[in-house]
Amino acid sequence: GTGTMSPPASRVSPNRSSNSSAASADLPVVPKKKVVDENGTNRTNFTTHQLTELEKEFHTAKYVNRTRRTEIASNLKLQEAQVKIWFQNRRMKEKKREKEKAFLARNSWDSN
Amino acid sequence: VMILRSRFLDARRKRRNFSKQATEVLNEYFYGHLSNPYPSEEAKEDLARQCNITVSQVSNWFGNKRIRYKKNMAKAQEEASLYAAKKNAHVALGGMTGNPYGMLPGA
DNA sequence: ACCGCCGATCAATCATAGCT
DNA sequence: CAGCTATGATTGATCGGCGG
Repeated sequence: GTGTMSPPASRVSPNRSSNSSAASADLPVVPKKKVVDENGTNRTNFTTHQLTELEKEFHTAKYVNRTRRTEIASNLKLQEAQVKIWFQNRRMKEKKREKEKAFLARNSWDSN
Repeated sequence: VMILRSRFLDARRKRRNFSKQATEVLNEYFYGHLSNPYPSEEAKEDLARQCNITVSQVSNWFGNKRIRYKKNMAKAQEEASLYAAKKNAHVALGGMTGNPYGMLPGA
């Protein structure tokens, strides 16, 4: 058999099937994330400076206007899209931590 | 280079492998839902409780597992069979085996 | 029709844990 | 102890859906 692992149910379509049987071969591989081209290296490595500045901005404001975004991108020599994505990921990161704390707290209740 | 890196590296430094039992629970879920190894938020919370780890850790585990499963499908498939068989035996016998499968024989 | 955001995930990588 | 592999965590970027 070959791998299966269809994409997340939430991403493929409202179609959810409780397939619990073990390895059953099917699904001809989905287009998944594209690795762009060339060497397959599309992940930018931000410099320490860029990250420092970005975080500084984040502390000032969790959200950036299109104008501010343009400025930041220009100053840090990044694409506006990258700045946009960075802020998005940053917000998610923060939210994730809060959620985790809440869950841990809730877990404590059960124990006590 | 190393010096520059150490400044923004955090939790990644001290990491502890999950207990065998936790890994067992996660693997059972993964291979038990191989066709769609994407636990819902609720399932993740449940798994997290059972494994005594955080929801994020459950997400990390599944993310890593999915990717690595695909990268080594040949090998991972053995695991799939292993767990599939285990599951069947489990259901058939209706009892725990307490089998100490540690890491795969790699064979 | 377009854009930004959210939530989840991917994919590559880092750094360490743990076995050989 | 050194070397190598297994594994948990991080993160820039993508996908699909939603709302303005």
